[in-house]
Amino acid sequence: MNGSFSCSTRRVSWHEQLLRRRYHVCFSLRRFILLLCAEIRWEEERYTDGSKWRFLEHKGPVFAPPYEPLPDKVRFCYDGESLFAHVFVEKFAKMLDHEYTTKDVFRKNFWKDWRKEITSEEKSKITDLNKCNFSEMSEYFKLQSEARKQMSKEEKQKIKEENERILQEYGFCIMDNHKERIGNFRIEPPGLFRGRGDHPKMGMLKRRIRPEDVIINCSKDSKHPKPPPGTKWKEVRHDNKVTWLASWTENIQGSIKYIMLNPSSRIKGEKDWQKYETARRLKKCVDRIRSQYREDWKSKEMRIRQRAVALYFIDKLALRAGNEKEEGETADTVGCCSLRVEHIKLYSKLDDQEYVVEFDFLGKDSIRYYNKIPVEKRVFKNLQLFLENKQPEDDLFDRLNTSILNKHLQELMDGLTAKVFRTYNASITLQQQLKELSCSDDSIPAKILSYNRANRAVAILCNHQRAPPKTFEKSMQNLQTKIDEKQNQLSAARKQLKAAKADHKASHGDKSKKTVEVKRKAVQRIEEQLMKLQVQATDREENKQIALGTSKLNYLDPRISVAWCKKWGVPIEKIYNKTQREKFAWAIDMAEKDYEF
DNA sequence: CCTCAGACTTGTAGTCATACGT
DNA sequence: ACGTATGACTACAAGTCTGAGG
Repeated sequence: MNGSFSCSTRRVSWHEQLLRRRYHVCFSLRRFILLLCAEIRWEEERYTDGSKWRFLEHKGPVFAPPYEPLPDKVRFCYDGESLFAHVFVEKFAKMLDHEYTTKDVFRKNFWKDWRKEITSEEKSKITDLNKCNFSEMSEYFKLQSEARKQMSKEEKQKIKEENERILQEYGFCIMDNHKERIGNFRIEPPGLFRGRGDHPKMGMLKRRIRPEDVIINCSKDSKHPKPPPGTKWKEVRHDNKVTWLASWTENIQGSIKYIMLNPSSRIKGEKDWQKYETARRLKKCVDRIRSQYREDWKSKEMRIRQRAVALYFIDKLALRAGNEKEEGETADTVGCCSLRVEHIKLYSKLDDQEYVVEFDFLGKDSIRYYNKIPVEKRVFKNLQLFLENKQPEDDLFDRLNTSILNKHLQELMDGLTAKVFRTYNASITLQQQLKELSCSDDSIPAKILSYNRANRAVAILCNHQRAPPKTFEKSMQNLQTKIDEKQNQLSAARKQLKAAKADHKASHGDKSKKTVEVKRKAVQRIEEQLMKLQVQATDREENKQIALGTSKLNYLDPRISVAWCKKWGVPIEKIYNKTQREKFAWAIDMAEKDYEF
């Protein structure tokens, strides 16, 4: 382990590692070719055997604090009778303010699971959720949260210190000579599953995860994490083909949850870099692929036509692939390959446009995708063909799924999958927009506005929406008030300047000259402030229903942004906050001002 | 082939902490 | 110094994609 882990030392050594690794790969590549005369794919990987690390040591996860029963007097009412609560009742009571506790599915699932938890005596007594009154508990929780807000500085400080201590102890691991931050070292506490959209499992009980449920992954020669006293791990394994430190199976979907490293870690950063490199390779052959799928629209084979139209949508509209999902297990959402007849409408003429397709479906996280776009005639005719003799609930692309599509893509370019198109189109859009919008005469705030607009174009393309913030209208109003005030200030300042000038004209004194200068500066300052506020207002208004974060974090090659900052003299802090700078440290190190995606 | 577990990325909402104006 | 609005950060759900195994 190196002695120092300060940010800059780490970054430099990482960069060095990148360089060394290239050499290493080239070397082993040559050796492999000599030995095997085999076709080896050149990969940006640290180890050629697919292993992800050599040494991994950590302290294991932090478990949810044990359940502490409420004071005896805090109970819930059943049909007039006062009863003691349990963990899940508590959770239910805490959610009372949310709309979903009124939903049938939520209540039904909660009721079913809750009854499994209670004693037979309680079971015979409590027979109807609607007769339960949790309001007393709910009140108690509200009081508690008030009390927490009112805590003294010392108490708050103490909690903060304790959190920091836990972070220092459990929040880091050592992977191959580097101390790395762990992403989520705390195990999720028990609670009620919510899920998004119309989830059939909402309200079910998420059980507590115990050490006996947890698999630990670390290297053999490391100091193994200790389970809490009196407990055992489910298993300790030493699998260096994976990157996770601990895992367990969650009880709602039966899926596996992992503890992995923070995005600032080498292992995540490298993967991220690789992702953008793949997207850049797509850039080189996207024209070929596009003309290929346009050819395929004419194919005699239905499956090829479907594949080609689907790919066109993925490319043009940045749709997700759309894997099949198990019915009834999750909310009914779709992506490109899983689109159904009911999700599109065709208009040979709409307003003044020809061949318009209207999309209306729920995508990931049950976010609605709604879009009307004119398509080429051939696509339109194909879609009409795909719709023939089908019911609304039938698959639009009945001869296609993601694995067929991805297999095809793999043949077109090594490492190409459906999601690469999203990355590619997002990044190339940002680069294009930045070129178009940036203007050297602009002030820094105006440049940042341009950046945000470019970012926004991408977010719109990727359909990254958000619910308008609850306080949106009010905060807009506040900002407008500020702008008005500033404007008044400005005219006042201008008047003063004018007066000072007149004064100076009359007296020609040194003192009056100074006053003019002072007043001129004041006007300038206020003008600047006003401009800043106006830019802020524009930015906020345009951003009302758009979430920039996801694209910034997952789709935009950070080197584009870094290069843009360098080119236009915008400090990187204006674009990326601290966490983002840590995540994109590799790009901040690598990209020069002439970087091209 | 097909299915499904597994691993890893992407996504929004909500909570928390802090900067800001009063 | 205080309270609130805002951005940072966390939580954890929900996707994508691969590859093992029948």
